[in-house]
Amino acid sequence: MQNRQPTEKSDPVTITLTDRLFDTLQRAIVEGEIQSGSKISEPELARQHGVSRGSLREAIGRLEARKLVERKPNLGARVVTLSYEQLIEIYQVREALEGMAARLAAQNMSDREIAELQSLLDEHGRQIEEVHGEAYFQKQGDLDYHYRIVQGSKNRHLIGLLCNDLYHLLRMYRFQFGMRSKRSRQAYDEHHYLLNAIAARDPEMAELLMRQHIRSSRRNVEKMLLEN
Amino acid sequence: MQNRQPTEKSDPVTITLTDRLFDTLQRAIVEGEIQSGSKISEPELARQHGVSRGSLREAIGRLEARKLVERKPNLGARVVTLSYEQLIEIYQVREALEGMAARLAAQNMSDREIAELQSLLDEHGRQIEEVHGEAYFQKQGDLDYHYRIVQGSKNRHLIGLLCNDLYHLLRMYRFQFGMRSKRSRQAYDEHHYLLNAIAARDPEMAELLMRQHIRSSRRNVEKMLLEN
DNA sequence: TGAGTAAAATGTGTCGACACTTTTAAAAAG
DNA sequence: CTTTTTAAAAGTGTCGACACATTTTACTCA
Repeated sequence: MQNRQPTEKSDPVTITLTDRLFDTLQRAIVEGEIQSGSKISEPELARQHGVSRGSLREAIGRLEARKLVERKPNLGARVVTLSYEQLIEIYQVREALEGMAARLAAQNMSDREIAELQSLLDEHGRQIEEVHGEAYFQKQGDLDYHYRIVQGSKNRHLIGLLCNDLYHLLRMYRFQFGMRSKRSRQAYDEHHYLLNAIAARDPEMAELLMRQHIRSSRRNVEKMLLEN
Repeated sequence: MQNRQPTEKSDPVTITLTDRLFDTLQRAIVEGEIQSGSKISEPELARQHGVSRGSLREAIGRLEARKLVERKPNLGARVVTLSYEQLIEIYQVREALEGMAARLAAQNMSDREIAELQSLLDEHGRQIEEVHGEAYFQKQGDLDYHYRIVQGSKNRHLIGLLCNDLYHLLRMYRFQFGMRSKRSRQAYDEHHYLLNAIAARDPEMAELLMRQHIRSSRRNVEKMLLEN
Protein backbone atom coordinates (compact mmCIF):
# COMPACT_ATOMS: atom_id res chain seq x y z
CA MET A 1 0.00 0.00 0.00
CA GLN A 2 1.50 3.28 -1.08
CA ASN A 3 1.54 6.65 0.50
CA ARG A 4 -1.44 8.68 -0.43
CA GLN A 5 -2.84 11.93 0.82
CA PRO A 6 -2.24 12.77 4.45
CA THR A 7 -4.61 11.10 6.84
CA GLU A 8 -7.16 13.89 6.57
CA LYS A 9 -10.39 13.33 4.75
CA SER A 10 -9.37 14.89 1.48
CA ASP A 11 -12.37 16.63 0.02
CA PRO A 12 -11.75 16.79 -3.70
CA VAL A 13 -10.30 20.26 -4.00
CA THR A 14 -12.17 21.24 -7.10
CA ILE A 15 -11.23 24.60 -8.46
CA THR A 16 -14.08 26.21 -10.24
CA LEU A 17 -13.78 28.61 -13.10
CA THR A 18 -15.04 31.42 -10.93
CA ASP A 19 -12.33 30.65 -8.38
CA ARG A 20 -9.56 31.02 -10.90
CA LEU A 21 -11.08 34.13 -12.34
CA PHE A 22 -11.42 35.63 -8.90
CA ASP A 23 -7.77 34.98 -8.12
CA THR A 24 -6.65 36.43 -11.42
CA LEU A 25 -8.72 39.55 -11.07
CA GLN A 26 -7.73 40.05 -7.48
CA ARG A 27 -4.08 39.92 -8.39
CA ALA A 28 -4.61 42.27 -11.30
CA ILE A 29 -6.39 44.77 -9.10
CA VAL A 30 -3.96 44.55 -6.21
CA GLU A 31 -0.99 45.05 -8.48
CA GLY A 32 -2.63 47.92 -10.29
CA GLU A 33 -2.87 46.15 -13.62
CA ILE A 34 -6.50 47.09 -13.61
CA GLN A 35 -6.36 50.69 -12.61
CA SER A 36 -7.77 51.79 -9.30
CA GLY A 37 -10.98 53.71 -9.81
CA SER A 38 -11.56 52.40 -13.30
CA LYS A 39 -14.86 51.03 -14.45
CA ILE A 40 -15.24 47.36 -15.16
CA SER A 41 -17.09 46.38 -18.31
CA GLU A 42 -18.55 42.94 -17.88
CA PRO A 43 -18.78 42.01 -21.55
CA GLU A 44 -15.25 43.13 -22.22
CA LEU A 45 -13.63 41.45 -19.24
CA ALA A 46 -15.59 38.30 -19.88
CA ARG A 47 -14.35 38.19 -23.45
CA GLN A 48 -10.77 38.91 -22.43
CA HIS A 49 -10.75 35.98 -20.06
CA GLY A 50 -12.82 33.73 -22.25
CA VAL A 51 -15.61 33.12 -19.79
CA SER A 52 -19.29 33.86 -19.65
CA ARG A 53 -20.65 36.93 -17.96
CA GLY A 54 -22.30 34.79 -15.33
CA SER A 55 -19.03 33.44 -14.03
CA LEU A 56 -17.44 36.85 -14.19
CA ARG A 57 -20.29 38.28 -12.22
CA GLU A 58 -19.79 35.85 -9.38
CA ALA A 59 -16.11 36.68 -9.29
CA ILE A 60 -16.91 40.37 -9.15
CA GLY A 61 -19.29 39.66 -6.31
CA ARG A 62 -16.48 38.18 -4.29
CA LEU A 63 -14.21 41.08 -5.08
CA GLU A 64 -16.94 43.34 -3.82
CA ALA A 65 -17.13 41.41 -0.57
CA ARG A 66 -13.42 42.06 -0.12
CA LYS A 67 -13.95 45.72 -0.84
CA LEU A 68 -11.71 45.69 -3.86
CA VAL A 69 -14.54 46.81 -6.12
CA GLU A 70 -17.71 48.78 -5.56
CA ARG A 71 -20.89 48.11 -7.37
CA LYS A 72 -24.00 50.13 -8.05
CA PRO A 73 -27.16 48.70 -9.54
CA ASN A 74 -27.41 49.27 -13.27
CA LEU A 75 -24.23 51.33 -13.25
CA GLY A 76 -21.75 48.53 -12.93
CA ALA A 77 -18.63 47.92 -10.91
CA ARG A 78 -15.58 50.09 -10.35
CA VAL A 79 -12.27 49.25 -8.77
CA VAL A 80 -12.07 51.01 -5.43
CA THR A 81 -10.42 54.38 -5.30
CA LEU A 82 -7.54 54.48 -2.89
CA SER A 83 -7.41 57.36 -0.49
CA TYR A 84 -5.33 58.54 2.38
CA GLU A 85 -8.34 58.57 4.69
CA GLN A 86 -9.25 55.00 3.88
CA LEU A 87 -5.71 53.85 4.50
CA ILE A 88 -5.79 55.37 7.95
CA GLU A 89 -9.07 53.62 8.61
CA ILE A 90 -7.52 50.33 7.66
CA TYR A 91 -4.67 50.86 10.06
CA GLN A 92 -7.12 51.56 12.84
CA VAL A 93 -8.95 48.34 12.14
CA ARG A 94 -5.70 46.46 11.96
CA GLU A 95 -4.56 47.90 15.27
CA ALA A 96 -7.69 46.57 16.91
CA LEU A 97 -7.78 43.18 15.24
CA GLU A 98 -4.11 42.35 15.21
CA GLY A 99 -3.79 43.55 18.77
CA MET A 100 -6.38 40.98 19.71
CA ALA A 101 -4.66 38.42 17.51
CA ALA A 102 -1.40 38.94 19.37
CA ARG A 103 -3.18 38.59 22.68
CA LEU A 104 -4.73 35.32 21.62
CA ALA A 105 -1.52 34.12 20.00
CA ALA A 106 0.21 34.47 23.36
CA GLN A 107 -2.36 32.06 24.71
CA ASN A 108 -2.83 29.70 21.82
CA MET A 109 0.29 29.41 19.69
CA SER A 110 2.07 26.12 20.09
CA ASP A 111 5.66 26.06 21.27
CA ARG A 112 6.58 24.69 17.90
CA GLU A 113 4.95 27.58 16.06
CA ILE A 114 6.72 30.03 18.28
CA ALA A 115 10.05 28.38 17.58
CA GLU A 116 9.42 28.48 13.85
CA LEU A 117 8.53 32.13 13.98
CA GLN A 118 11.72 32.68 15.93
CA SER A 119 13.78 31.23 13.08
CA LEU A 120 11.86 33.21 10.50
CA LEU A 121 12.72 36.30 12.45
CA ASP A 122 16.40 35.33 12.64
CA GLU A 123 16.32 34.96 8.89
CA HIS A 124 14.93 38.47 8.60
CA GLY A 125 17.66 39.74 10.86
CA ARG A 126 20.31 38.31 8.57
CA GLN A 127 18.72 39.85 5.50
CA ILE A 128 18.66 43.24 7.11
CA GLU A 129 22.35 42.99 7.95
CA GLU A 130 23.12 42.07 4.36
CA VAL A 131 21.22 44.70 2.51
CA HIS A 132 21.49 47.30 5.25
CA GLY A 133 17.78 47.60 5.94
CA GLU A 134 16.56 47.54 2.40
CA ALA A 135 13.24 46.88 0.80
CA TYR A 136 12.64 43.15 0.90
CA PHE A 137 11.97 42.91 4.55
CA GLN A 138 9.10 45.27 4.89
CA LYS A 139 7.53 44.06 1.71
CA GLN A 140 7.18 40.33 2.21
CA GLY A 141 8.83 39.55 5.51
CA ASP A 142 6.65 41.88 7.48
CA LEU A 143 3.52 40.41 5.94
CA ASP A 144 4.71 36.88 6.64
CA TYR A 145 5.38 37.67 10.25
CA HIS A 146 2.02 39.29 10.84
CA TYR A 147 0.32 36.49 8.96
CA ARG A 148 1.76 33.91 11.34
CA ILE A 149 0.76 35.77 14.44
CA VAL A 150 -2.76 36.02 13.15
CA GLN A 151 -2.83 32.32 12.39
CA GLY A 152 -1.52 31.72 15.88
CA SER A 153 -4.60 33.29 17.38
CA LYS A 154 -6.57 30.20 16.28
CA ASN A 155 -9.61 32.39 15.99
CA ARG A 156 -11.08 31.59 12.60
CA HIS A 157 -13.11 34.76 12.42
CA LEU A 158 -10.10 36.88 13.15
CA ILE A 159 -8.06 34.92 10.65
CA GLY A 160 -10.69 35.31 7.99
CA LEU A 161 -11.08 39.01 8.54
CA LEU A 162 -7.38 39.76 8.50
CA CYS A 163 -6.01 37.24 6.03
CA ASN A 164 -8.83 37.30 3.54
CA ASP A 165 -10.57 40.65 3.73
CA LEU A 166 -7.99 43.18 4.85
CA TYR A 167 -4.80 41.55 3.68
CA HIS A 168 -5.31 42.11 -0.01
CA LEU A 169 -6.58 45.62 0.36
CA LEU A 170 -3.49 46.45 2.34
CA ARG A 171 -1.29 44.84 -0.26
CA MET A 172 -3.01 46.98 -2.85
CA TYR A 173 -2.01 50.11 -0.99
CA ARG A 174 1.54 48.90 -0.55
CA PHE A 175 1.80 48.24 -4.25
CA GLN A 176 0.26 51.40 -5.52
CA PHE A 177 1.38 53.92 -2.98
CA GLY A 178 4.91 52.59 -3.20
CA MET A 179 5.08 52.06 0.54
CA ARG A 180 8.59 50.86 1.17
CA SER A 181 9.46 51.50 4.76
CA LYS A 182 12.69 53.09 5.88
CA ARG A 183 12.28 51.72 9.34
CA SER A 184 12.79 48.04 8.75
CA ARG A 185 15.43 47.89 11.45
CA GLN A 186 13.04 49.30 14.00
CA ALA A 187 10.18 47.12 12.79
CA TYR A 188 12.46 44.13 13.13
CA ASP A 189 13.20 45.02 16.72
CA GLU A 190 9.55 45.49 17.48
CA HIS A 191 8.81 42.10 15.99
CA HIS A 192 11.35 40.68 18.38
CA TYR A 193 9.93 42.26 21.50
CA LEU A 194 6.49 41.09 20.54
CA LEU A 195 7.59 37.55 19.95
CA ASN A 196 9.30 37.55 23.33
CA ALA A 197 6.03 38.54 24.97
CA ILE A 198 4.27 35.74 23.15
CA ALA A 199 6.93 33.24 24.12
CA ALA A 200 6.55 34.42 27.71
CA ARG A 201 2.79 33.79 27.33
CA ASP A 202 1.96 37.35 28.30
CA PRO A 203 -1.22 38.26 26.42
CA GLU A 204 -1.54 41.75 27.85
CA MET A 205 1.95 42.72 26.83
CA ALA A 206 1.63 41.02 23.45
CA GLU A 207 -1.44 43.05 22.60
CA LEU A 208 0.16 46.25 23.80
CA LEU A 209 3.29 45.71 21.73
CA MET A 210 1.39 44.77 18.62
CA ARG A 211 -0.75 47.84 18.85
CA GLN A 212 2.26 50.04 19.33
CA HIS A 213 3.96 48.38 16.42
CA ILE A 214 1.05 49.01 14.10
CA ARG A 215 0.65 52.53 15.35
CA SER A 216 4.22 53.45 14.58
CA SER A 217 3.87 51.75 11.26
CA ARG A 218 0.90 53.99 10.62
CA ARG A 219 2.75 57.10 11.68
CA ASN A 220 5.50 56.17 9.32
CA VAL A 221 3.01 55.93 6.50
CA GLU A 222 1.46 59.24 7.43
CA LYS A 223 4.82 60.94 7.31
CA MET A 224 5.71 59.31 4.04
CA LEU A 225 2.50 60.37 2.37
CA LEU A 226 2.67 63.91 3.58
CA GLU A 227 6.13 64.30 2.08
CA ASN A 228 4.66 63.36 -1.22
CA MET B 1 -40.64 75.30 -6.42
CA GLN B 2 -41.58 72.43 -4.18
CA ASN B 3 -39.65 70.45 -1.69
CA ARG B 4 -37.94 67.53 -3.25
CA GLN B 5 -35.41 65.08 -2.00
CA PRO B 6 -32.89 66.40 0.49
CA THR B 7 -30.09 68.32 -1.12
CA GLU B 8 -28.02 65.20 -1.67
CA LYS B 9 -27.44 63.88 -5.14
CA SER B 10 -30.10 61.21 -5.10
CA ASP B 11 -28.83 58.25 -7.06
CA PRO B 12 -31.88 56.31 -8.16
CA VAL B 13 -32.05 53.72 -5.42
CA THR B 14 -32.85 50.78 -7.59
CA ILE B 15 -33.51 47.61 -5.71
CA THR B 16 -32.55 44.61 -7.68
CA LEU B 17 -34.17 41.21 -7.46
CA THR B 18 -31.04 39.79 -5.92
CA ASP B 19 -31.11 42.49 -3.26
CA ARG B 20 -34.60 41.60 -2.16
CA LEU B 21 -33.85 37.92 -2.25
CA PHE B 22 -30.73 38.45 -0.19
CA ASP B 23 -32.65 40.36 2.47
CA THR B 24 -35.37 37.74 2.59
CA LEU B 25 -32.97 34.86 2.90
CA GLN B 26 -30.85 36.64 5.46
CA ARG B 27 -33.87 37.23 7.64
CA ALA B 28 -35.01 33.65 7.23
CA ILE B 29 -31.62 32.32 8.21
CA VAL B 30 -31.11 34.68 11.13
CA GLU B 31 -34.51 33.88 12.56
CA GLY B 32 -34.03 30.17 12.09
CA GLU B 33 -36.76 29.77 9.53
CA ILE B 34 -34.20 28.04 7.40
CA GLN B 35 -32.61 25.71 9.85
CA SER B 36 -29.02 26.20 10.84
CA GLY B 37 -26.83 23.52 9.31
CA SER B 38 -29.36 22.58 6.65
CA LYS B 39 -28.46 22.19 3.03
CA ILE B 40 -29.71 24.67 0.50
CA SER B 41 -31.10 23.30 -2.73
CA GLU B 42 -30.77 25.91 -5.42
CA PRO B 43 -33.55 24.64 -7.70
CA GLU B 44 -35.99 24.32 -4.83
CA LEU B 45 -35.28 27.69 -3.23
CA ALA B 46 -35.35 29.37 -6.62
CA ARG B 47 -38.76 27.87 -7.33
CA GLN B 48 -40.11 28.80 -3.90
CA HIS B 49 -39.17 32.42 -4.41
CA GLY B 50 -40.04 32.52 -8.05
CA VAL B 51 -36.65 33.58 -9.33
CA SER B 52 -34.04 32.05 -11.55
CA ARG B 53 -31.13 30.11 -10.17
CA GLY B 54 -28.73 32.78 -11.35
CA SER B 55 -30.21 35.44 -9.12
CA LEU B 56 -30.44 33.05 -6.22
CA ARG B 57 -26.81 32.17 -6.69
CA GLU B 58 -25.72 35.76 -6.37
CA ALA B 59 -27.77 36.14 -3.22
CA ILE B 60 -26.16 33.03 -1.76
CA GLY B 61 -22.78 34.45 -2.63
CA ARG B 62 -23.49 37.48 -0.50
CA LEU B 63 -24.73 35.34 2.34
CA GLU B 64 -21.49 33.45 2.11
CA ALA B 65 -19.51 36.68 2.37
CA ARG B 66 -21.35 37.38 5.62
CA LYS B 67 -20.57 33.92 6.83
CA LEU B 68 -24.19 32.94 7.12
CA VAL B 69 -23.74 30.09 4.70
CA GLU B 70 -20.80 27.93 3.68
CA ARG B 71 -20.28 26.68 0.21
CA LYS B 72 -18.25 23.86 -1.25
CA PRO B 73 -17.73 23.39 -4.97
CA ASN B 74 -20.12 20.86 -6.47
CA LEU B 75 -21.54 20.09 -3.07
CA GLY B 76 -23.64 23.18 -2.61
CA ALA B 77 -24.32 25.55 0.21
CA ARG B 78 -25.29 24.92 3.82
CA VAL B 79 -26.46 27.32 6.46
CA VAL B 80 -23.69 27.73 9.02
CA THR B 81 -23.74 25.52 12.05
CA LEU B 82 -23.77 27.49 15.25
CA SER B 83 -21.34 26.47 17.91
CA TYR B 84 -20.27 27.60 21.31
CA GLU B 85 -16.68 27.99 20.14
CA GLN B 86 -17.64 30.19 17.24
CA LEU B 87 -19.74 32.39 19.47
CA ILE B 88 -16.78 32.97 21.75
CA GLU B 89 -14.67 33.84 18.74
CA ILE B 90 -17.23 36.40 17.68
CA TYR B 91 -17.15 38.00 21.09
CA GLN B 92 -13.39 38.26 20.90
CA VAL B 93 -13.60 39.99 17.57
CA ARG B 94 -16.29 42.29 18.85
CA GLU B 95 -14.23 43.19 21.87
CA ALA B 96 -11.40 44.29 19.63
CA LEU B 97 -13.47 46.11 17.04
CA GLU B 98 -16.04 47.74 19.25
CA GLY B 99 -13.34 48.75 21.66
CA MET B 100 -11.70 50.62 18.84
CA ALA B 101 -15.08 51.97 17.77
CA ALA B 102 -15.66 53.42 21.22
CA ARG B 103 -12.22 54.98 21.21
CA LEU B 104 -12.88 56.63 17.87
CA ALA B 105 -16.41 57.60 18.86
CA ALA B 106 -14.98 59.55 21.78
CA GLN B 107 -13.02 61.54 19.23
CA ASN B 108 -15.45 61.76 16.36
CA MET B 109 -19.04 61.71 17.55
CA SER B 110 -20.76 65.06 17.27
CA ASP B 111 -22.20 66.69 20.37
CA ARG B 112 -25.58 66.25 18.83
CA GLU B 113 -25.14 62.51 18.35
CA ILE B 114 -23.98 62.18 21.92
CA ALA B 115 -27.02 64.03 23.16
CA GLU B 116 -29.33 61.80 21.12
CA LEU B 117 -27.68 58.70 22.46
CA GLN B 118 -28.15 60.12 25.91
CA SER B 119 -31.90 60.36 25.40
CA LEU B 120 -32.03 56.89 23.92
CA LEU B 121 -30.34 55.65 27.05
CA ASP B 122 -32.78 57.52 29.29
CA GLU B 123 -35.56 55.81 27.37
CA HIS B 124 -33.98 52.46 28.10
CA GLY B 125 -33.71 53.37 31.73
CA ARG B 126 -37.43 54.02 31.89
CA GLN B 127 -38.23 50.73 30.21
CA ILE B 128 -36.14 48.85 32.69
CA GLU B 129 -37.95 50.49 35.60
CA GLU B 130 -41.28 49.52 34.11
CA VAL B 131 -40.71 45.90 33.33
CA HIS B 132 -38.18 45.34 36.10
CA GLY B 133 -35.27 44.46 33.87
CA GLU B 134 -37.09 42.34 31.39
CA ALA B 135 -36.32 41.13 27.92
CA TYR B 136 -36.85 44.03 25.55
CA PHE B 137 -33.83 45.97 26.53
CA GLN B 138 -31.15 43.48 25.82
CA LYS B 139 -32.82 42.34 22.68
CA GLN B 140 -33.20 45.51 20.67
CA GLY B 141 -32.04 48.34 22.89
CA ASP B 142 -28.63 46.90 23.40
CA LEU B 143 -28.13 46.44 19.69
CA ASP B 144 -29.33 49.98 18.99
CA TYR B 145 -26.93 51.41 21.47
CA HIS B 146 -23.94 49.52 20.14
CA TYR B 147 -24.97 50.35 16.62
CA ARG B 148 -24.84 54.05 17.32
CA ILE B 149 -21.45 53.93 18.95
CA VAL B 150 -20.09 52.10 15.96
CA GLN B 151 -21.59 54.66 13.61
CA GLY B 152 -20.05 57.34 15.78
CA SER B 153 -16.58 56.05 15.02
CA LYS B 154 -16.96 57.44 11.48
CA ASN B 155 -14.65 54.70 10.32
CA ARG B 156 -16.40 53.15 7.33
CA HIS B 157 -14.40 49.97 7.47
CA LEU B 158 -15.20 49.44 11.08
CA ILE B 159 -18.82 50.24 10.45
CA GLY B 160 -18.98 47.82 7.57
CA LEU B 161 -17.36 45.00 9.48
CA LEU B 162 -19.53 45.39 12.55
CA CYS B 163 -22.86 46.50 11.13
CA ASN B 164 -22.87 44.36 8.02
CA ASP B 165 -20.76 41.31 8.62
CA LEU B 166 -20.88 40.55 12.32
CA TYR B 167 -24.19 42.10 13.29
CA HIS B 168 -26.40 39.56 11.57
CA LEU B 169 -24.38 36.59 12.67
CA LEU B 170 -24.68 37.80 16.23
CA ARG B 171 -28.41 38.31 15.85
CA MET B 172 -28.63 34.76 14.59
CA TYR B 173 -27.07 33.49 17.79
CA ARG B 174 -29.33 35.65 19.92
CA PHE B 175 -32.35 34.29 18.14
CA GLN B 176 -31.45 30.67 18.13
CA PHE B 177 -29.65 30.27 21.41
CA GLY B 178 -32.41 32.15 23.17
CA MET B 179 -29.96 34.62 24.63
CA ARG B 180 -32.04 36.86 26.81
CA SER B 181 -29.83 38.47 29.38
CA LYS B 182 -30.64 38.66 33.04
CA ARG B 183 -28.24 41.47 33.52
CA SER B 184 -29.97 44.26 31.66
CA ARG B 185 -29.72 46.51 34.69
CA GLN B 186 -25.98 46.09 34.82
CA ALA B 187 -25.62 46.44 31.07
CA TYR B 188 -27.60 49.63 31.28
CA ASP B 189 -25.24 51.01 33.88
CA GLU B 190 -22.23 50.06 31.80
CA HIS B 191 -23.75 51.80 28.83
CA HIS B 192 -24.00 54.89 30.95
CA TYR B 193 -20.42 54.89 32.14
CA LEU B 194 -19.25 54.41 28.60
CA LEU B 195 -21.33 57.25 27.26
CA ASN B 196 -19.95 59.48 29.98
CA ALA B 197 -16.43 58.69 28.86
CA ILE B 198 -17.39 59.50 25.30
CA ALA B 199 -19.02 62.75 26.34
CA ALA B 200 -15.84 63.60 28.25
CA ARG B 201 -13.92 62.89 25.04
CA ASP B 202 -11.74 60.34 26.76
CA PRO B 203 -10.82 57.75 24.09
CA GLU B 204 -8.66 55.61 26.34
CA MET B 205 -11.38 55.23 28.93
CA ALA B 206 -14.05 54.71 26.32
CA GLU B 207 -12.20 51.80 24.80
CA LEU B 208 -11.49 50.29 28.18
CA LEU B 209 -15.12 50.47 29.25
CA MET B 210 -16.43 49.07 26.01
CA ARG B 211 -14.07 46.15 26.18
CA GLN B 212 -15.04 45.43 29.74
CA HIS B 213 -18.68 45.68 28.81
CA ILE B 214 -18.35 43.17 26.02
CA ARG B 215 -16.24 40.88 28.15
CA SER B 216 -18.82 40.69 30.89
CA SER B 217 -21.46 40.22 28.28
CA ARG B 218 -19.45 37.27 27.02
CA ARG B 219 -19.03 35.83 30.50
CA ASN B 220 -22.74 36.06 30.96
CA VAL B 221 -23.26 34.09 27.78
CA GLU B 222 -20.73 31.50 28.83
CA LYS B 223 -22.50 30.98 32.11
CA MET B 224 -25.87 30.80 30.43
CA LEU B 225 -24.76 28.21 27.93
CA LEU B 226 -23.05 26.04 30.50
CA GLU B 227 -26.23 25.87 32.54
CA ASN B 228 -27.97 24.47 29.53
C1' DT C 1 -23.17 77.34 -32.25
C1' DG C 2 -25.47 75.34 -28.54
C1' DA C 3 -29.19 73.40 -25.77
C1' DG C 4 -32.46 69.99 -26.08
C1' DT C 5 -34.34 65.67 -28.00
C1' DA C 6 -34.48 61.30 -30.39
C1' DA C 7 -32.32 57.21 -31.62
C1' DA C 8 -28.69 54.01 -31.70
C1' DA C 9 -25.29 51.48 -29.00
C1' DT C 10 -23.61 49.65 -25.05
C1' DG C 11 -24.21 47.59 -20.51
C1' DT C 12 -26.60 45.35 -16.60
C1' DG C 13 -30.24 42.23 -14.57
C1' DT C 14 -32.54 38.08 -15.19
C1' DC C 15 -33.69 33.90 -17.28
C1' DG C 16 -33.69 29.03 -19.23
C1' DA C 17 -30.78 25.35 -21.11
C1' DC C 18 -26.99 22.04 -21.19
C1' DA C 19 -22.79 19.55 -19.48
C1' DC C 20 -20.65 17.44 -15.90
C1' DT C 21 -20.70 15.86 -10.65
C1' DT C 22 -22.60 14.01 -6.79
C1' DT C 23 -26.17 11.52 -4.59
C1' DT C 24 -29.70 8.22 -4.50
C1' DA C 25 -31.91 4.03 -6.02
C1' DA C 26 -31.85 -0.31 -8.13
C1' DA C 27 -29.62 -4.41 -9.65
C1' DA C 28 -25.95 -7.82 -9.39
C1' DA C 29 -22.51 -10.44 -7.06
C1' DG C 30 -20.70 -12.53 -3.02
C1' DC D 1 -28.71 -10.48 3.68
C1' DT D 2 -24.57 -7.59 3.01
C1' DT D 3 -21.52 -5.57 -0.18
C1' DT D 4 -20.36 -4.03 -4.77
C1' DT D 5 -21.73 -2.37 -9.32
C1' DT D 6 -24.67 0.09 -12.28
C1' DA D 7 -28.21 3.17 -13.64
C1' DA D 8 -31.26 6.92 -12.70
C1' DA D 9 -32.21 11.23 -10.41
C1' DA D 10 -31.04 15.46 -8.61
C1' DG D 11 -27.79 19.24 -8.12
C1' DT D 12 -24.13 22.45 -9.40
C1' DG D 13 -21.15 25.07 -12.82
C1' DT D 14 -21.25 27.45 -16.99
C1' DC D 15 -23.17 29.40 -20.95
C1' DG D 16 -25.88 32.29 -24.38
C1' DA D 17 -30.08 35.05 -25.02
C1' DC D 18 -33.37 38.64 -24.08
C1' DA D 19 -35.49 42.68 -21.55
C1' DC D 20 -34.78 46.85 -19.57
C1' DA D 21 -31.58 50.84 -18.05
C1' DT D 22 -27.94 53.88 -19.04
C1' DT D 23 -24.79 56.15 -21.97
C1' DT D 24 -23.43 57.87 -26.28
C1' DT D 25 -24.26 59.64 -30.76
C1' DA D 26 -26.89 62.02 -34.24
C1' DC D 27 -30.11 65.22 -35.24
C1' DT D 28 -33.45 69.15 -34.66
C1' DC D 29 -34.65 73.68 -33.64
C1' DA D 30 -33.75 77.98 -31.78
